[in-house]
Amino acid sequence: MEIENNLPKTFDPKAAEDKWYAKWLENKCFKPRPGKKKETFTVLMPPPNVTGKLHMGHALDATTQDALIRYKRMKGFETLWIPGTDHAGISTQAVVEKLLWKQEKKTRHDLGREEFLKKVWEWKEQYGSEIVNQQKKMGVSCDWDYSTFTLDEIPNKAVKKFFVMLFNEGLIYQSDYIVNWDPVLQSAISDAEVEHKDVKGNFYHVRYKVKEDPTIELIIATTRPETMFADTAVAVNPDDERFKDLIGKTAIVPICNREVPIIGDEHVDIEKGTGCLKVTPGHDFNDFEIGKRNALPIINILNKDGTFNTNAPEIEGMKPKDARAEVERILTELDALIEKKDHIHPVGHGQRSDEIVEPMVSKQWFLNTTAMSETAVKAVESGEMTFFPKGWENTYFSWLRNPKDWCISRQLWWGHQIPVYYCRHCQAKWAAEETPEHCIECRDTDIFQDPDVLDTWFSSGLWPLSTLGWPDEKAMVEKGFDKFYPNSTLITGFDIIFFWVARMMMMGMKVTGKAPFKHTYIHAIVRDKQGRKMSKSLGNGIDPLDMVSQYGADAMRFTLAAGSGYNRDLNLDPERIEGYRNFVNKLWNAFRFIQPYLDKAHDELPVKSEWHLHDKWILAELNTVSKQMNEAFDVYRFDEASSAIYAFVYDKFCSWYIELSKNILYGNDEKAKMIRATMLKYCFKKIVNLLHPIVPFITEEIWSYLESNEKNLLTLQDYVEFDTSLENNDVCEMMNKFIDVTSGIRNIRSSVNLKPKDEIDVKLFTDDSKFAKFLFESRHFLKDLANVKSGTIRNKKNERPKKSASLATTHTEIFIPLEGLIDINEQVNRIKKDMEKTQNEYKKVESKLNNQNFMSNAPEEVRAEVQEKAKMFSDKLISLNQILESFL
RNA sequence: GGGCGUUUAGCUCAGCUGGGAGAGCGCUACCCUUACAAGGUAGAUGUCGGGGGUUCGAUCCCCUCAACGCCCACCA
Repeated sequence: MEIENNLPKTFDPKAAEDKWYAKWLENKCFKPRPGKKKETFTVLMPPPNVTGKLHMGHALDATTQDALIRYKRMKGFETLWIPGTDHAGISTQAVVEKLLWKQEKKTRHDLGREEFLKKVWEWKEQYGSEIVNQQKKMGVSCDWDYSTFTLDEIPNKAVKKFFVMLFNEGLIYQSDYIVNWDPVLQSAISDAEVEHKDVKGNFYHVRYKVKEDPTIELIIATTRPETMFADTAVAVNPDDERFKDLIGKTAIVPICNREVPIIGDEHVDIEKGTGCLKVTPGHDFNDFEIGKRNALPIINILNKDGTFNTNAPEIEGMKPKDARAEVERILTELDALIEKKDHIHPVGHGQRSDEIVEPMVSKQWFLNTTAMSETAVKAVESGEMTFFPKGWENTYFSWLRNPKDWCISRQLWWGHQIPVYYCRHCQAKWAAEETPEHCIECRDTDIFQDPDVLDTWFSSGLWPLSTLGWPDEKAMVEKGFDKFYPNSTLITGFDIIFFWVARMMMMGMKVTGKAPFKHTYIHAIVRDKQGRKMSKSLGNGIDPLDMVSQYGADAMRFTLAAGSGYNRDLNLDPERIEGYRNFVNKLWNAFRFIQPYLDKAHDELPVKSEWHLHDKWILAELNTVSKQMNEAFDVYRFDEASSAIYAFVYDKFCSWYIELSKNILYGNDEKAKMIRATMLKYCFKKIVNLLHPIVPFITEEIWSYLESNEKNLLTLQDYVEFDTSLENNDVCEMMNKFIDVTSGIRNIRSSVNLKPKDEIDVKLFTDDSKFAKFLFESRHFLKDLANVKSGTIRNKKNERPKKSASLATTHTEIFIPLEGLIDINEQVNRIKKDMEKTQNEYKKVESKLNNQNFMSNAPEEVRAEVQEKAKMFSDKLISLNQILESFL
């Protein structure tokens, strides 16, 4: 019989991707709709930078979030996945500044603030949505109507509202404080944005004279001699016997000959360096504290661009590196330099600029996070918010248990301008949500707004609130704030646990008293196959869109899901994507097989009494998979969900059930054909259903052939649930034995080089009467599976055929009479080898059974298991002996 | 310096509360068998990083050593 099939031999992802994404949007599938669960499930997408281009990290973010939200949607939750983009203050401003210089040879100062910001907005409108289109290619099912940009009206309001609130509480304050100054950005940055890197430098020992007693010299160790111009003291430990008499005297700083006090301070480590410390309160964090304790003056010797100012005349205008060389030269000339040694030490670098940051004192805005941190810690301790995997809470705690005031002002233009206003007339200073027209104190109109903008993370921290309309009451009602806040699960990478997760917790709880989400799932960081970070400089980046066009979005999604469990690295090899592309194609071809029989299939399953043993088996196995997948998704084990369905499709459904169906479908029993077609269709509906959260496109495509009503999209169906009535351990055990026997026969065939076309006669011996019956009922199938022409099934009391190719399983002996056609020695050796292996295994379990301690201590079920195993191995050994005897 | 983590087949990794070492890819042999060569069948491969301990029993728990990775702190 010739079966016609006009489906293409390989699945075409491109067509399905475009078609179904449009269909889902058209049918508003991604919008929240009440489901049978009567609960909401909300996910907030970490907003990518507007300057960004989709990379593998985004692809993983998108895959895990989309799989989760599709799963929950099918489970009957009212789901909402909120997308958005981040203005990314620093990097966006940098991109536009670069462009401006390239095109017009102008700096932002040439344009002025207003004109420059206009340019940035133009740029944002033109290129800012690139990444959104790329996300759509991956099939993300978020509600685009909720899409928010961090500089939209509502986030603006949120930022102002929060700022004013905390300003009025005194938690936001302005202060002259030592901050990390990034000379490239010419802005302060927060502690979190500083990365420490080991740098090769030098350790200088410098001679300081003591004014009161020219015979005494103090030797001071430093790595930064150029900051001597800002020294305002020399410090020793008050308990240091060597120096404590000098406290109160005066030291003379070389080069500038400044007279500075010698002070005692606990901070000085007697063991470290020379025990004498030059104190530079203007340019060192620790020295700043010493300065405060001892009321020392602060001298600033740096300009905003990191060059030295007039307070360091000998090196004015120089950059730190040149200045250091110059100071070294002068010190040598003055005979003040005693020693210079190589020294590797960590130096802070700006996360964005990668330039050495300079500690510098300047007037900045700070947020006191002490109380908010405590609340955020408690929320995790109490289980109001839980990390998956749990271990990440350590990272979270370590950050929040040592709260430091957060420097929130940045000397940039692109961002939320600080809503603080100053009066030139009476010097009043106040925060306001609305732009004021006159001074709140003296009502003079000569007022101006603070020129600085807020740290980008300030608005990101309010993201769970502002995306749902807060603080605009009308918007909150429209967007369903009360319904969707708190969110359900946040999915993100561990690199932003404190930048973002901790801040959202602090700020969300400050406003609402509730943690902004219940779970945080931390996924891995995608690396190349050797475990290296993907980076431009290494050239080892993999472009997700390339992968999508090469293998299809489904293949890439499956790969990322399969690689994503509780691990912290995901080393991605493009070959794996190819492997899963093959899986997607396998599914497609399995469908091609059943497609011609769909018109015979009914929509409802036949009554149970009409189910074939094989039907009972596949439904039981399918049921097990659904249980595994539900459980895995519920705890974010996307890897387990993926591998469960992968193994089922390959090893159960395709390899056995489809193969076992051919005999029936190619036969003449119309009723049996109808039942089998119905079963296959039913299974396939369940398979694509289970797979849909991971590979939405091919499953929706196949579903469209299985479901007559085209309005019933797969993405809106109920997810398959575990059903105890389908469990069937007996049939599964029988099938496993049947698979053992079939594989055994194939194994023998292969060992004697039988061609697939060679038909054989098989003699089976088993004492398992239940299995013998099963085997008998399935005997015709052995023709299709192993080209068995004829055979017998007997119990082991019967005599075995002589000199046959043979093999023993733990329950059945298999003989293929081929006298004269086989190499007897080879066969005997095969059996002996198997025997040796089996004997070893038997010995292992037997020694356990002979061990008094084991028998008295091991739990009952373990003993039973071992006993059963011993029986199986000994049965097999007896069988192997029988076979050997047949060769005598 | 403080903390976290990793070490299992050639590669990438899984192994949940201790009780037969697994998967994918790769590899070998044979096969274009009417769903699929992006395939099928069969097969090989591991002192579960080293050492010690607890236990009837350890890949799993404890101690210790080693290698690697990450985060935080620190420019004497």
